[in-house]
Amino acid sequence: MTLAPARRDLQAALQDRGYRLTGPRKRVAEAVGRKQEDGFTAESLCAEVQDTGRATVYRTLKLLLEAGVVCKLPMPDGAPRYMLAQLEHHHHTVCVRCGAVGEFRDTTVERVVRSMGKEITGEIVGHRMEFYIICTSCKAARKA
Amino acid sequence: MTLAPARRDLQAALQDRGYRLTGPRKRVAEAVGRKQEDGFTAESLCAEVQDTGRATVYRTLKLLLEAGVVCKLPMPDGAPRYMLAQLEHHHHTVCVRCGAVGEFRDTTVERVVRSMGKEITGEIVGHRMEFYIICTSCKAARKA
DNA sequence: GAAAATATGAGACACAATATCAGTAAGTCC
DNA sequence: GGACTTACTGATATTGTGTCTCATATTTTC
Ligand SMILES: [Zn+2]
Ligand SMILES: [Zn+2]
Ligand SMILES: [Zn+2]
Ligand SMILES: [Zn+2]
Repeated sequence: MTLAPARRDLQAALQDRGYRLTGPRKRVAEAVGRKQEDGFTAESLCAEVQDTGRATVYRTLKLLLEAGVVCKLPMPDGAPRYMLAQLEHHHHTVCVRCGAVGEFRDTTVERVVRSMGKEITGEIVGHRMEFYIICTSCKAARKA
Repeated sequence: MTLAPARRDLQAALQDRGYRLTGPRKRVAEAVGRKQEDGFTAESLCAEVQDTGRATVYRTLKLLLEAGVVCKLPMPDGAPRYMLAQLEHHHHTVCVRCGAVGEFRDTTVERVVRSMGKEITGEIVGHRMEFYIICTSCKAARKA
């Protein structure tokens, strides 16, 4: 196993859930695996993966999302960005200019979640927290 | 001023920002004001406000959003929900079944934001935190 | 009231994403 | 391998949310 633990085998993730490991799915998974650092949009993925229908790309992306190996970030404006998940449970920073995505874990956030659980009427089934930022390279580019 | 402090005058909010207070905008603002408790979708608002074009409803909604008197919540699946803002700065709970929206304030969340500001490279321009819940009425309905 | 600025709305458009469904490819059992 | 069952694929149509256009209408200012 030469792969870093954070970069799980996307293909295996599909197989483990009882999905067939087909050619198109392999191609999508490979393309996602290549985008390790940056986030990407579903459409950019469609453009990148050759010989594969748009519907299949979207469907595979959804499977990977369910399997927890990619994350989906709603953007305040425009298409959501996807990203290969690196950490088990985490939250995100997104640059509102270039879409670069970062992950972080913060125990304080999870503490908030637990304490809110007592105050909120109803059952908490999920939570999300995002920081919208202007990343350093975008900031530098803006000055020029 | 018989209005509750949390329920700001939507019309005044538009006027304060230098926008003309026109008939269509009044109608949209009124309709939004009526939806105090629940969230709503942009399309449902279009259907509700008579004698007003869809484009104008969307435009007015955007103005109210900029003015900070309504909030927009991306849903994990489907159309974003809008809601009349009650608190100055706040976060949301959303029922994933019926879409009911609640607001809450938590100083801990804001403390997280400040502490993350030091750790994150780049300028934080916004943040969001949401709890996805199954509300008590949906839970009760499910048992039946 | 005339002129300038702004707002409106019908309809076209853009875009993301899903639904349809005939055709194809995997897995299964013999 | 061959017959069968089940799952997957992808071209296309459709939906849904939101924006753009631009001719017309309304406000505001003078
Ligand atoms: Zn992530
Ligand atoms: Zn968390
Ligand atoms: Zn709100
Ligand atoms: Zn509910």
